[in-house]
Amino acid sequence: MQRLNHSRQREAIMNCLAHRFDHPTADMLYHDIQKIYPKISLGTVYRNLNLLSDMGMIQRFSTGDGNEHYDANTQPHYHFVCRECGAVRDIHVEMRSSIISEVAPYVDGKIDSAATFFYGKCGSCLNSKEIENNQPVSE
Amino acid sequence: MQRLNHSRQREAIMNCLAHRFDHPTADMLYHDIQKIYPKISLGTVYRNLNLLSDMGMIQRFSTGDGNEHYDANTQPHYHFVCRECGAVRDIHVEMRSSIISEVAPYVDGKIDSAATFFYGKCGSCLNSKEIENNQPVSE
DNA sequence: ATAAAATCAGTAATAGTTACTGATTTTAAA
DNA sequence: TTTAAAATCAGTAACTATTACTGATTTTAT
Repeated sequence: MQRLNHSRQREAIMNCLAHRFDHPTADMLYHDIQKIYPKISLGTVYRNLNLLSDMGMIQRFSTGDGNEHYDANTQPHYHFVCRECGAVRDIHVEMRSSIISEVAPYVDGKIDSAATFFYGKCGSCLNSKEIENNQPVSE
Repeated sequence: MQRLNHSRQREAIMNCLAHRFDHPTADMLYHDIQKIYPKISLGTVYRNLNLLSDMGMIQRFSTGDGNEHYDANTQPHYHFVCRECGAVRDIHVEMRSSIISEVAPYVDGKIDSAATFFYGKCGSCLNSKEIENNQPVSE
């Protein structure tokens, strides 16, 4: 691996990500960082997000919507994904950390991490559906 | 939703998927099915895989390698993903089925499924690394 | 200060997936 | 068993997320 210099852009990316908890995509972060560095390139955002996740400074994962999502919280934790609006939220509950050692005997190989995703419909989507159903439908 | 006609191609896709346990991508299945239907289109494979997973006949998931993977086994079960070679394997162990009800109280919304992935290095990748290290390195 | 290495913005290329089109297959009813 | 509407197909173009490339700029170590 090559030497890692400091870069204002990478710092801004890290900073932006650390202050949001919606597990944004590269493109979402790109729009955010443009407010600080209007000339930043999307490629720069991708390159640095990959660098940071390779170094273990951030987490990268995909929820099945076709995009990579990023999270500054590297502590293992559960995620809830709304199938309707695509939102990704942290679940604030203790993870069963023993799961890896419990499952390890059944795997031909060495496990070094685990990720659990819960899928469903988030509160606000449930709510807007309810409203929709109580409203008279035009046409 | 529209009416669903029978189609030889869809049947072949379903059949192919049901007989392999490596959680193939659309492209992998495409090459498989070409042996039976040499003129089948990749678009047809994608369209039918999406149809089947929308109907709940198969499972679709992404492991973080940028591709969607498919599985004819719709029973919830753990997956192990090798970070080195990308292989996806079933883990043959009883799943903690209570996990959804355990976590539900901490989620603003309704959970209807959960997926857990274990990441690491598979047996054969561990093995080939070992061999590599015991071999004199040229240049 | 300076020079090598890292990083950048901008852009082109890649790859997975979806959408479109006119031809073919399937279904249900005559 | 015809027949016509709907579904599906193959082939191809379009779309989108991501990566790779390039010459200019920034960072670092001397």
